[in-house]
Amino acid sequence: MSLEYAILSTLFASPCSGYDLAKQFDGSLGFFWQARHQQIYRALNKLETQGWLVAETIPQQGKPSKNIYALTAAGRAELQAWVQYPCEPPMLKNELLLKLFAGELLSRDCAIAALTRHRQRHCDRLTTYELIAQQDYPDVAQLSLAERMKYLTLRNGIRYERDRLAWCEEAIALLAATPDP
Amino acid sequence: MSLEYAILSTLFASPCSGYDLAKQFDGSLGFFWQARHQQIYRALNKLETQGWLVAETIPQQGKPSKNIYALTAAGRAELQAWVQYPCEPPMLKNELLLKLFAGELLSRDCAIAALTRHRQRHCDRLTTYELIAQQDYPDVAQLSLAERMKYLTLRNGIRYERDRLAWCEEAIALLAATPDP
DNA sequence: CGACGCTATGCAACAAATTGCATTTAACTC
DNA sequence: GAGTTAAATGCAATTTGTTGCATAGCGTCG
Repeated sequence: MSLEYAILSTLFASPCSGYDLAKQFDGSLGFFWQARHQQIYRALNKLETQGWLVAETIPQQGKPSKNIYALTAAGRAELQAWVQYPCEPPMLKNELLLKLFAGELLSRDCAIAALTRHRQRHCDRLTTYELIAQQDYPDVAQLSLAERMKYLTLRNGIRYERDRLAWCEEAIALLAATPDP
Repeated sequence: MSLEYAILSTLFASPCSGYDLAKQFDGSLGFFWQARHQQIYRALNKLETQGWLVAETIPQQGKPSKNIYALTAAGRAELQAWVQYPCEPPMLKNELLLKLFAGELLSRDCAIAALTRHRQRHCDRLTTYELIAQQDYPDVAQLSLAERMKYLTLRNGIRYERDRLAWCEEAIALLAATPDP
């Protein structure tokens, strides 16, 4: 369900094509919701059939013509209802934890190598997020309510990556400090 | 794919039935990988066809007979290869963040109510995890390597929930402190 | 006694997501 | 001149996950 609403909410901000949407999902939207273009085009068709958005076909020279989608009143109402509807925090699915849980089959070196890789990924993501925070939100006190909400999604990412980073380091230290049996 | 390996790894620890596996997924395994019984039985059939595990049917009086599954040598080898194979940290999918990102459509009260709910959920989970830590891992220094790896999955959960909790509180505070426009 | 929960399995339908492939034309690079 | 990237769309097949249902006997609680 959420994919549909992610699309509606992006189109609410400004009407655009499936291709543009895909780029949004590659960018900041993708930090907390991912989708590839195949999924997006399929969802757009469904949403159009439901009457929550309308398409306007714009012919272009050279390139294939594009469909610009915009919310209808019904779509807007639907989105409005959805944002207010209570939701639950998601459950995690984490492959690395699954591997650590297997325990007996994993060597110390192998585990530390995997943790180091993860550490690096989180570090990279954190750098990205912090750069965005610096550029887009230099002064939090000046932000409007809606802007603060958007800022909080970024804060979420920053906290999350920092915490993952710290866990990786804690984990590496704990495994490294294990006395040889 | 990971579901299959989660099953293999549980069966590696000790052979059991589909029903028992489902209970594992309801318990601590479920903290980082979820599956319901329908999915588990489907996967078990697939894994048996692939020759990674064998079933032994045990008739029981009163209850339906159960199939006890155990790893084959091939299954064990497969699992061993998998734990060593590098993996990436998962991407988040978070509905609440999607709603905050919609921003303009969400009222302050509504956002704070949602955040408060989330705060409560994370608080509950944290309590559960900390209880398990206390009971099952009273003395970390005494743990073997494999035990430490399992312990780290719990530490991951504890850190995670604490951090989510802190974010919720930070978010509530930031929204509450927004001056009326 | 009847309702419910537990043990134990599984099918069928559906929804969500991934993977692979395919088209068209311009612009750029090697 | 050949190959790649980018814009722009989409189908088909498969995998993964959810929802709903069905069976069947035993124990327990009110």
